[in-house]
Amino acid sequence: MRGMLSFLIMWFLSKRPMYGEEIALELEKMKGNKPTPGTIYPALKHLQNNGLVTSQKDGRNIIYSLTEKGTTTSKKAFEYFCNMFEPVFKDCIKAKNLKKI
Amino acid sequence: MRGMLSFLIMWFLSKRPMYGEEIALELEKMKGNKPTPGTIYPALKHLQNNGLVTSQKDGRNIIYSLTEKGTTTSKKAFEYFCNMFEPVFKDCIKAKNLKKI
DNA sequence: TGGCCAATATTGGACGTCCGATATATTTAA
DNA sequence: TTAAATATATCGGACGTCCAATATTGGCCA
Repeated sequence: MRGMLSFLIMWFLSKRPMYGEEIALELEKMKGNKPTPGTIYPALKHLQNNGLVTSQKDGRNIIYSLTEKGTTTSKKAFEYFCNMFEPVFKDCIKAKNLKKI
Repeated sequence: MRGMLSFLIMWFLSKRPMYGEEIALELEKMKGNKPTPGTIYPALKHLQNNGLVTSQKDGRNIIYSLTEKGTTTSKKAFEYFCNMFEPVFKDCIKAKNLKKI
């Protein structure tokens, strides 16, 4: 369960490269509150140190994207996540269907 | 994202009361590895200290169950979890459907 | 050019997760 | 009645998440 933030960041980056603020805003959309720089940048740094993410300057922004290693790792983590939380997901779907009735 | 273990424990207990080892075995089924006592019991203690869980001796075992407060808290956490991870869940479903083809 | 602002980054501290090691109680089996 | 097995529990240390505060960089505009 540790590493959920890193997992989500990699999931975002698997969709498209993003710069730090974009990632923070995506997390805000998801969670309802925006992580502070002290949350997001250490996580990005950690991912870079492990060779999962690279960065590239673009004007004022620094665009982060998955490396090859990051892509395969993120796929594995995604599958693991799906399998692990499947029973909870099913419960979510059940709860939503009941609401619709 | 912090508190995922506590969330899962409360989700289990919302299904039925369980003793510590049962919880550990449920987590093993989910995650593939069984958390050690040093993981599970501090978490249970923490939930008890916050009045979310009560315990009750039953022979050799100690059965944990949600309090009233624990039940409402767990429901809220469950809804939060469902909403937060909905986009990821949808991706999971998509990935599984593609595999079936 | 100077000042503003958005984005990036670091620090320090708190907290929850996690394991390995160790300890203890109780129940079952030899 | 011991011995083994099961379940509970604590301790120490490492790690990842999180925020508030602070600092720095680079682009933009008055």
